[in-house]
Amino acid sequence: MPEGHSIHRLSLAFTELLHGQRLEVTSPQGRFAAGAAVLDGLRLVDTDAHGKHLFLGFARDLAAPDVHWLRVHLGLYGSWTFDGDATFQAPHAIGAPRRRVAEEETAVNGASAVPAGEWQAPEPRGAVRVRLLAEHGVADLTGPSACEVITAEEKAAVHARLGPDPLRTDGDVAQFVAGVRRRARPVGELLMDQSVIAGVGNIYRAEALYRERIHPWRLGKNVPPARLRAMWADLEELMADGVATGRIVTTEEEDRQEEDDRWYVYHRTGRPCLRCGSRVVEDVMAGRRVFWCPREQRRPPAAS
DNA sequence: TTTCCATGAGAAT
DNA sequence: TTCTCCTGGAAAT
Repeated sequence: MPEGHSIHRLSLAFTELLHGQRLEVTSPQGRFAAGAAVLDGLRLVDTDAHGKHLFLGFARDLAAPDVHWLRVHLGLYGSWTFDGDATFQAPHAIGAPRRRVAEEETAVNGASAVPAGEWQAPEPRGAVRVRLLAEHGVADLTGPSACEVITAEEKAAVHARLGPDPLRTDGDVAQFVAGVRRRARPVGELLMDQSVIAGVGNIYRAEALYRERIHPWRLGKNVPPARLRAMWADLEELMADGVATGRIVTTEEEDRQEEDDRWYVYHRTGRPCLRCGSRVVEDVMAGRRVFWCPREQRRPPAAS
């Protein structure tokens, strides 16, 4: 469920909390026992994020040439949960939007008041695929759709098949525009294609289309390049805000009628559009629900 | 207690 | 296009 902003936020969190530290790597659940054995006792020497993929680099020391990369994709349900002593300042949990946990990211975790030296790692909660244990804290991973140890070459191959990421400094808007314009597929479908644009998920998809007034079924090749460039710039801002806050908020303040009006159309079927009052509608596109305002986002003429 | 559903994506048909 | 996998909270029974 987490979209790209959560992954970049995680990347930052791992850097801040664990960079350079030697980690005890285990798989309490057992399903990652072999991979954990490879990483156990190494140091976290690098972190990276591209789209919804998180990469944690492990090596003997910071200068070691051979880095083992842990690639994690949270899929629909994965999440990381942190715990630690007073020196281990981390969001309580990041990942899947458990209503209480990830979305609000309650500032301080329960153990953060524990003085350094008195903290002990809690028992793993649920099916923990990987536990990264350091002196002052722990990170537990549950429910990932991908969790594997790969080489630098294999990591490069992952980057190669992913499209530009609005949150990365190497994100290339021209590549995004070309990727959409090249295809005779609905633009709403292309926004979910990680080879076209990496990191966008169902919420950012629906909201970006709304904010740019584009009907989800409009064909990519028929969306003017200027509109796509504007959408990219919009996503850069929206997603950066998501990284900073840990929440997806796409509504402008003047459009919020209630405190929790975070989105314009996502999961608002049947409710009035915050700008025009029309009822928001939904349909299924490539197996995922897609939402839009039938007035703000006009269905294009046939075959466009 | 069971079923449903979710901010995903790869494989199978 | 449909199936499948991973988890856990909410909704339905």
